[in-house]
Amino acid sequence: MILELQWEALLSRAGCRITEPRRVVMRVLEQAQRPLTPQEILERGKLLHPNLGLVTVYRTLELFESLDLVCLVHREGGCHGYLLSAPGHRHVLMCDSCGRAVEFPGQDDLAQLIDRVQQHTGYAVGDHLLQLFGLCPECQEASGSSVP
Amino acid sequence: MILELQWEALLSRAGCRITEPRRVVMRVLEQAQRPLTPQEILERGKLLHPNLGLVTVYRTLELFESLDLVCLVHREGGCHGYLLSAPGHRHVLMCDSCGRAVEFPGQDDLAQLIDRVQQHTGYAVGDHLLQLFGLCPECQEASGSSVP
DNA sequence: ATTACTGCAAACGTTTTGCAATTAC
DNA sequence: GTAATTGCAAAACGTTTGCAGTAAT
Repeated sequence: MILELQWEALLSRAGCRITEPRRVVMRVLEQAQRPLTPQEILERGKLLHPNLGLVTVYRTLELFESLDLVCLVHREGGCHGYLLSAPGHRHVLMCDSCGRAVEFPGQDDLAQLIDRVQQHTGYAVGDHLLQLFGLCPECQEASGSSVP
Repeated sequence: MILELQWEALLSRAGCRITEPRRVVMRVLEQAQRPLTPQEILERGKLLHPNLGLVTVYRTLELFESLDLVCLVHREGGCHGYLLSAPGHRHVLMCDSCGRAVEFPGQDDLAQLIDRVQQHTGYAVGDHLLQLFGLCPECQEASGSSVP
């Protein structure tokens, strides 16, 4: 609820309009809780708003990303998806099995590592990209009982 | 030199042939020392081997990646490139200004962080993707003297 | 001589652009 | 009423596939 108000206020403040397609994309991302490709967002969005267009999905994601409402998740394979993101929490932990993703802070631990790397390499580290992959609690149970 | 012998031996052992296009792609990556897109590799490679084809670049990169000779570097923007990689060292530190990239190990520091995240979330973390971005020593000097 | 490899052309999927109609403000 | 936004069609882009010719072993 709080989130719903927040993003609408953010858009308004940025001089953007609250439209049905934007509401639909936001609702799809809220319900998914895992990274979705623009195609996937379109498919799910069409169920709520049948004449939603793919171009609008792309433009909405671009807008949401510029407002930090959404973040891009990378995989080794190169495929990537968009995930709803609480601002400030920039690291993603994603389940390899069901795709569910959660975010975690972890600034402090990383600061240590970054310090060490800076000393060893002479680089001045600014930004970083950290994403973890594994099994969520539900999928651990599932694989534990069905595939022992 | 040692690297040169190493990759040729690796290919032979895998039942692959040492061909001119593959030598060219390897030389281009060696000389670049920063992530290059397939297009960029083609352009530079054509200078050494004019009738090099883009398809061959893709297939060569696919092969090199499967042998861990090369790794894929992601950027927030979504663009990505291929970087020559010493096997085992899986983390990339790339200069925002000149693009030069180095690799660093950092397994221990990360293990601590991963432990903490596992306890907090209940996820069983397997793989991870960590990439740092900043300024290399040369670009720090350059920006320090020209743009104070 | 055998068979992996190359390069072209063409297919393919994803992302971007131009524009007239629509809709939020 | 005004201006941002939408959705379509089409263009642009990056990547993959099929296949006949070439080259490494």
